[in-house]
Amino acid sequence: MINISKEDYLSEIYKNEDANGQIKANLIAEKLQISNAAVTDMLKKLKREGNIKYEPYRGIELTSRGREFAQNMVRRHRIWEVFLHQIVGLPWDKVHDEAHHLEHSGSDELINKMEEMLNFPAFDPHGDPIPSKSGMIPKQKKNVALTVLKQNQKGIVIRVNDFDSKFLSYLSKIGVELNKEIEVCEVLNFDKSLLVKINGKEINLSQKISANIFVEIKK
Amino acid sequence: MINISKEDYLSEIYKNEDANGQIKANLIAEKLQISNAAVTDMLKKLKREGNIKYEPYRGIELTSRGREFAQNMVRRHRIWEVFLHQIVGLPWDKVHDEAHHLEHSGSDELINKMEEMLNFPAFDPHGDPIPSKSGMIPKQKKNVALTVLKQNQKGIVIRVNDFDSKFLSYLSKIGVELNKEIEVCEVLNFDKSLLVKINGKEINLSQKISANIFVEIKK
DNA sequence: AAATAAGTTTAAGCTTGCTTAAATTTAATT
DNA sequence: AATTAAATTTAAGCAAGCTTAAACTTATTT
Repeated sequence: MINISKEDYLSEIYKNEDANGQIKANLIAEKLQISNAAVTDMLKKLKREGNIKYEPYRGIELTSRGREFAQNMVRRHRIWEVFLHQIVGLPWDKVHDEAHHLEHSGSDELINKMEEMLNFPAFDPHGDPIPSKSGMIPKQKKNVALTVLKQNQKGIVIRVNDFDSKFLSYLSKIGVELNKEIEVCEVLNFDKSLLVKINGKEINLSQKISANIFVEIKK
Repeated sequence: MINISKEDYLSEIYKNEDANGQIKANLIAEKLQISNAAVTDMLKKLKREGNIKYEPYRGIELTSRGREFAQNMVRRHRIWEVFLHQIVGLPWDKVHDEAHHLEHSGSDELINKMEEMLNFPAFDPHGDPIPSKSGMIPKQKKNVALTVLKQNQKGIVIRVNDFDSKFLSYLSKIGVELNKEIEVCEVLNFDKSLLVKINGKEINLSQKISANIFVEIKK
């Protein structure tokens, strides 16, 4: 019934739905790197099976059944991430890709056992919340992209986007990690890049980099 | 090129080849629970890709390339088993099924890291040898099926077959585990069952059970 | 050696998940 | 409101991995 492919569709919908819980077919296609036509095909199947609400040319949204399923996939992914990071000792920038494969294998019982072993972590190594077995989602601290900060403001890293391992390994290299303090020394209007201080060292971050780092603004 | 399906075919061939390194197509079909016709199809592909030697109606055998690949799959499976058992604390009878799914995910680097963490185990929780990264296979102690023992002989459990989780959980329940001593008290000719002593307790084992337990005969 | 049985392959067809190209619908712009 | 652009769907087709049924080879038995 549900297979790897559908698991990917459903979690991608879940992760990319907008504020109203809606998502465009195009976006799914882009995220999954497949054609729009393939997405249309699959949407019909997902609808038929009661996982999404969907009318041709109209918006797409998860049913409660689909949401529950997708959320469990995200949960599985993130528990694998924490496990690989903390228990196996895999570096920050490697866990996402490994977890992306592992999330489709291993029973829910295994996931629960790992979660218990990890003492029920609330966030994964990139700061994303881990839904509980019962479907509760830990509340994150209020945070904004680093680009939002003005000169001389300081922030604590709450979350980073995890879709590119090169990006993550670069962050590791320059010392960015969760809960680390970053101070914005200067905003360069020329290219919107930032001169920031991390671990006492000044570094220039491109706009693209800083847009993917989320911090709690320090008063 | 290689996918889950082919991974299953190759490791099944590897695990079931006979003394001459040959295997029958029928046996593959039976082990994978698919039709003979499907096997023929796949054999052609595996041949085309240089993983097996195969001529229609003739025997099937792994090429060195196919063997290397298959052996690595077995390695992956068994390292997952040890890991799940020792690190995650999964019981004996659960690790095989979980590992069967996990063996297809996770990079070789992850497997190597887990192996290192486990201090390079030589055998999996059922006593099967774990091929090393370089392809060496640990030598097992000489062993025979429990059915081979005569009255009053004792054996040390070296290996058990792992294809049925019910069988394994039954073994756990009656106290059979690796390195455990089993004494044959009586051989019942009526049904070839054995009356054995484990942990000081006498238990009757059917022929089918004892044929799947392998022991080193104690002098 | 012929007949039978066992094992294997071929043939035809199905489903899944994808593709490209064309058609259609909806949204945005003038 | 008509036109254009963007998004989506339909249509036709492909590869993979399976199915059943029929045909064929090889091995075994008489």
